[in-house]
Amino acid sequence: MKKNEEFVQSVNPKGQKSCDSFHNTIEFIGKRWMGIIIYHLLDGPKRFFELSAEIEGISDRLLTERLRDLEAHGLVMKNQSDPKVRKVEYELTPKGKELEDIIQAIFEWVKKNGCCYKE
Amino acid sequence: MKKNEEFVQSVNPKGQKSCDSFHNTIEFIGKRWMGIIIYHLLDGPKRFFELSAEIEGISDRLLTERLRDLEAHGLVMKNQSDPKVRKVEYELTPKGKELEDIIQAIFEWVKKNGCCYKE
DNA sequence: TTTTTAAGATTACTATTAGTAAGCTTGTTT
DNA sequence: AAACAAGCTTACTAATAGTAATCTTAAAAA
Repeated sequence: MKKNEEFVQSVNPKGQKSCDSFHNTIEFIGKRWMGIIIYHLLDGPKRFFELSAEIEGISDRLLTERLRDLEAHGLVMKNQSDPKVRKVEYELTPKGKELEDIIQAIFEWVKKNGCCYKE
Repeated sequence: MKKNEEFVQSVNPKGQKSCDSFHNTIEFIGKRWMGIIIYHLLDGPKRFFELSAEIEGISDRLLTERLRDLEAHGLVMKNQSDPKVRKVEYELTPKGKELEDIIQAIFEWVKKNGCCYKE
C-alpha cells in the first residue's frame, strides 16, 4: 500500500487527521475482548448473559465496560423494550454492522497465515 | 456474518480454536501503536529513527517493544547487512505484508463511518 | 586525535488498564 | 418466603503503557 497522502493529511469533522482516525479505530476495536464481542454480535442481538456465556473467560466487569464503550461510540445499541422487565439486548448499529468487513479480513488472514498467538 | 461453526470449532496446529486465533490476532494488531507501525511499514523497509519520526508520539521504548513483538510473531524482519555498521532496517515479512487487506478494510470503514475517537 | 553527535536500544519508575472476586438490586421461580 | 438469576457495581491486585533518563558504539566534526 502506497500511502495516500491526500487521505493521510486530510482532516475529519472532529479535526483529527484521518491517519489518527485509523490509529484510534484499530486500537479501539483491538482493545481486549472488543473484537470477539463484536464478532459475537454479528450474528444478531444478544443478551448480556448470552455474550457472557459464549465468550469464554470474559468477566462481567469487562463485558459491561466494553459494551458501554461500544455504545458510547455508536457501534452498539441497547434495546430494553420494557424497563420494568429485566431483558436487555445488545445489538450492532448500522455503523457497527459495517465492521463486518474488517472482522472478515482478519478471519481470512488467520486462515491463510495462522494466528498471532499470545506471548 | 453467520458464524461458520466449522471454522469456529476447528483447531489450528498449535491446538487453539480458530476462534481463539481470531481473538489473539485482532488483539495483537490492536495493541497500542501496533496498527500504525504496521501501516507505516507497508510502504517499504524503514529504519528505527524513520519510524520514530513518522509516528508522532511514540516513545523509543514502545517502538522497540512493538518491533520485537512483530519480529517474534514473524511479521517483521530486521535486516542489518553489516553488523558493524549501525544501520538496521525493519521490513514486513510476506506474512506481515498480507496484513494489508486488514489495514485497508479499516481505512475503508473509517472513510465511510468516521473514527472511533479516544475517550 | 579528542569531542560531539546520532542510532538503536535498555532501565527505572509512574500511571493507566485489565483481571479477580465479591456483592448489590430487582424480578421470577419454587 | 426463600432461593435464584440478570445485569450491574465496587474494591482490590496484576499487567501493560507512558515518561524520562541513561548506555554503547560508530561516524562526523573540531
